[in-house]
Amino acid sequence: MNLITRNTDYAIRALCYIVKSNKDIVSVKELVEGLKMPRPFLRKVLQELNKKGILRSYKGKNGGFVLATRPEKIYIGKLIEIFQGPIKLQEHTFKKKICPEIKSCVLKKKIDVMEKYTISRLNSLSIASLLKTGK
Amino acid sequence: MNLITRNTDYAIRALCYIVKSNKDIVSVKELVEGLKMPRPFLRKVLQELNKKGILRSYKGKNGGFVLATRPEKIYIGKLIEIFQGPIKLQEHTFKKKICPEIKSCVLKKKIDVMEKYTISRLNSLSIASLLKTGK
DNA sequence: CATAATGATACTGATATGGTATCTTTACGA
DNA sequence: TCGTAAAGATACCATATCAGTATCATTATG
Repeated sequence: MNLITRNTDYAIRALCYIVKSNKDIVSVKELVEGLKMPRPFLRKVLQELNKKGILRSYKGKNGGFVLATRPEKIYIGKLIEIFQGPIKLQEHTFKKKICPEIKSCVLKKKIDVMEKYTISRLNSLSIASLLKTGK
Repeated sequence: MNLITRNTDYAIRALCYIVKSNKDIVSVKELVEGLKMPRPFLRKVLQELNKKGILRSYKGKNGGFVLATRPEKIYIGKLIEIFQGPIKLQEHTFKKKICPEIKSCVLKKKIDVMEKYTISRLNSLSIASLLKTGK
């Protein structure tokens, strides 16, 4: 099981790189070189971050990406949502096969508790705090 | 994301059913009728529970399955492990692509905390407690 | 206006999950 | 003792998701 998939992970790393670079604008080219990740995949990730207002993109020559949100306000939980949809530890809600047993409801409740805990932790963890602690 | 996959879920429901049935021995036939799940899949699940010592199987006419472990000692965490392998919220450890950034390590540590919490909760939740609370 | 950048989108391959099919083995009971 | 009803073992298939590629359109700079 993976709470964080590859594209979310790339997004996090790219954002950290951009923050640390202290540049006006960062191109995909530079990110690929600096982070050693597959270019087309990273491009998709960055495009998505642009659409969602985390980054701002500039087209054309000398174009690239700029942070559109302060790093203290970019939460890992938010990034996971962008790339993986709402955070949840159980998909039961969507499945037709709903267990009619009492037991299932109890289990669901128990997992809900873990889920809430996990979500609240992820939603209070920002890009900035990752960088700060790492220093 | 799903902490609990279908086969684990079936296992939990089957075990609950067996406990509640209060019978000497329960056949797949009865379980299929009682729980409305696909027979061949359920059989695989039960076979696995037998191999792992959670159930004891009896072959031949009037055969079936019997609990081999007390319901207070059957933990959801254990069942997840049987059907899905070690519980983890990140697979990083196995992937070649290890992020050399400090950031990644910090993130990993943060997720480790959530992981430990989740595991400890799952390992203290038993079939018996599911049934008890449900009453 | 050529070029270097991003935007958009369709496609591919690998893996995991959920489920089926089939054949073998075992033991009860008429 | 032998037919049958049970579980054991195993190989197979369908689908979804994840990871990644390829390609063409658009835009802005110099």
